[in-house]
Amino acid sequence: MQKDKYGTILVIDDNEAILTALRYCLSGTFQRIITKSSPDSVLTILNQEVVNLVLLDMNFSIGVNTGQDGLFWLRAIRKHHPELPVVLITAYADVNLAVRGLKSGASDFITKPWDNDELVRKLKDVLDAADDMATLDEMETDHIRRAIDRCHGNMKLAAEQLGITRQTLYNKMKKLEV
Amino acid sequence: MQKDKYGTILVIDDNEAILTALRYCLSGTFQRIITKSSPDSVLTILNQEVVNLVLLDMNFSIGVNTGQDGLFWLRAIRKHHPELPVVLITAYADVNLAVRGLKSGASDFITKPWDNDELVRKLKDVLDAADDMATLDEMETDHIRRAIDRCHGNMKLAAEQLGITRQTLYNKMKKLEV
DNA sequence: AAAAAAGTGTCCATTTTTTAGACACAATGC
DNA sequence: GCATTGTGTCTAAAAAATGGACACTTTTTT
Repeated sequence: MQKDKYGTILVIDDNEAILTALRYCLSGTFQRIITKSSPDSVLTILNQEVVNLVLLDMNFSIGVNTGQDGLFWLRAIRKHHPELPVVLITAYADVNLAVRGLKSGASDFITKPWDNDELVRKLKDVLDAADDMATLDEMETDHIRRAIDRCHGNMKLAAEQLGITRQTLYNKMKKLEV
Repeated sequence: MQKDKYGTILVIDDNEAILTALRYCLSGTFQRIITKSSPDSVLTILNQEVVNLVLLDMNFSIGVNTGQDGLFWLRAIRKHHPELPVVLITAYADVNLAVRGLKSGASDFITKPWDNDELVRKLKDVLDAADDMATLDEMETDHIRRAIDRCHGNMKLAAEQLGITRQTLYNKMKKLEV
């Protein structure tokens, strides 16, 4: 199911022209667009405003384009708001950087120049995915299944690693039909 | 803490020379190395053997290098063994492909030609990370925190989405010190 | 600004789940 | 072949979850 409007997006890029272009490109999709040319105040903003998605450029130090800045701020954001999706965007496309970004918790990785339609589609996908909030039981089932798999069927070990008794593990497996 | 030996690795690549090179490169790190030149039988193998890590090439159709084959098999493996780490490796480095691979559940994305030391280090990292099995309570705490964050503090909504009563949510928050 | 709606924090008694410990009986390892 | 480790099931006691209630506060609507 697609939504009409996708809430508030925070866009951070040190290039004003790009901020303008993004604002225009995203205006049809988001109810509210906050743009920032520096990531310094991002944590303050996130504590003051209700933001649903962050679109974060990766390079803010002139002449440096390793993406370290972006990774730093990505991690800072995700540390304080683990559920807030962050999409990275950079002109210096690099497989290694993309891998590190995603492993650090980014929801997607966009390269400049971007295609407007594709960008909007990706952002929508991210927000649609973020909406699926699994129930505690579903989460539990999943985790239990993984634990048993990881222990190659050794129930005692699995229960130990899960921090519950073996009997409780049997109970849950019956109840959750694992 | 580092382990001495890292169990069994399954390596899948259609180039025999690469398999030989990888076998040599990984022999010091893994107790057992299974090599396959085709991914067709991978699910059968995984049901028969205890495998701790899969290193999967992304292109198996001659002349086609979109990585679709790799993504297909990655998804097949992860569908049946969600806890088994899969590392992708490809000669056709492409940011988009890396993103899709990681979003499909790959643990890392290596480009050919690879650096032996770096490859071994990355594979070790993946296995060390896979070893951290969170306890059920830790998992729960995490999920609860996220739910509350996502509901911007609305406890009733958070409890609903978690599939528990509001009182139980309060209980858990007290017990888990959320 | 008043009324309606939604959310909060805390209580209760009842039902359900988890726990530690025990048991006889497979597997597995050396 | 014996020792260790794991399995599945059973208790009784402790702990947690449930639906429902309550007076109160905040938010939304009109």
